[in-house]
Amino acid sequence: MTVSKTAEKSSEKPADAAKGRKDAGEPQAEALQLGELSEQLGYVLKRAQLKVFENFLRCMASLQLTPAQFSVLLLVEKNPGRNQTEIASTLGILRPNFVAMLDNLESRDLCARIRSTNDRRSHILVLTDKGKAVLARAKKLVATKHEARLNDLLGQANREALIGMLSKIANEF
Amino acid sequence: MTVSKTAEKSSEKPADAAKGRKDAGEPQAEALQLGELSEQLGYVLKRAQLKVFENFLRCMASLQLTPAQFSVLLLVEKNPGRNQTEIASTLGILRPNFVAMLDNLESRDLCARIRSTNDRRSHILVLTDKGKAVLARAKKLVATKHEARLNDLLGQANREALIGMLSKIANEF
DNA sequence: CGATATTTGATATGGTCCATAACAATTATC
DNA sequence: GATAATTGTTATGGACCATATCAAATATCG
Repeated sequence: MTVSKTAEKSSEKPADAAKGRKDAGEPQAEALQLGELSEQLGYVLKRAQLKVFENFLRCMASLQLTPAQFSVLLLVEKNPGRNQTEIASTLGILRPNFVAMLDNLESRDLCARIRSTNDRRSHILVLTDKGKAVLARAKKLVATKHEARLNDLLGQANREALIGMLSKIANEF
Repeated sequence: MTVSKTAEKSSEKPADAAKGRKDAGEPQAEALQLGELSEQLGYVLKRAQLKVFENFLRCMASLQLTPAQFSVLLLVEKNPGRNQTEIASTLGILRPNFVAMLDNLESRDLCARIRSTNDRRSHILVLTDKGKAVLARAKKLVATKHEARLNDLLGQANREALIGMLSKIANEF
């Protein structure tokens, strides 16, 4: 747990608190022992998640999409005509916090709120043409720059196994 | 991404936004399609991480230890005599944010800051006797209630493979 | 029908965590 | 011995999360 987020600038680079050298000249305090920490599920899970998000943001820099925004666009595309409550709750976002998020996407003309004719309380969500185009580009970036990197690192089979196990944890733990 | 934290109370239970029934009587809008989202590494990683932390907190309720606090105690035990900067940076915690965390642990008499005689700027960190005792109990709880659950869910071999892959991501991604 | 309850989107607000700047005390460097 | 660097700390702002509350619209039920 307890790892930084951005890591774009100085931050802290956990694993090598005492620089990444092997045995340079200066005395230099030796590295700390992680011990049982490196076997702790939560610890390594959090670390991995931060790294993945960080990489995601880098890949998406040109489109300025966060993981959360990307997930909203994906879900709206797959389920057009749903209202805010449905989209938000499916993603585990609380309705109050979803408002500002939609304000952002809508101000960038990526999606739109449409007053429902059936139930004039609710806002139907749809992707704009620009939203569809941006999402298409985002998908390509994710596939070629982000997910592909996992394959390089773990191999196709392991990558699928990993996703499967994480899904199981997310759903059944 | 974008999933809640506590999940103790109402929150949002992502997967079943429309309740967990199969096909009850009422019309009831059908569930949303996750689509490609369920294959997104970041999405499933974040989901899993939240679930694991949530479970960790439940297991530790009697000791009132968060994942971050647990990691600090583990690291201080394994590396006694180190100062705040060393412990914090190894965990990826920024020094300013580590102060309040230590204030908490110290006020509960779990660890202590000792002014170093070599360098009177730095505070050497050590576990108190109570801290050692609490950490020992915490380890048992984690092993029997937390990590054991992963074995039940994935099996020993898969659990180890998972930790290995996550470590690889955390270190090499 | 009409009173009451529920739902939807929204606002306000507080908590937690993360990040940066700046400071005093101490130590290192030159 | 003057200057720079380090350590712990404070102050502060941002991002994200959670709760209470509201008005408008709808549902429910007597």
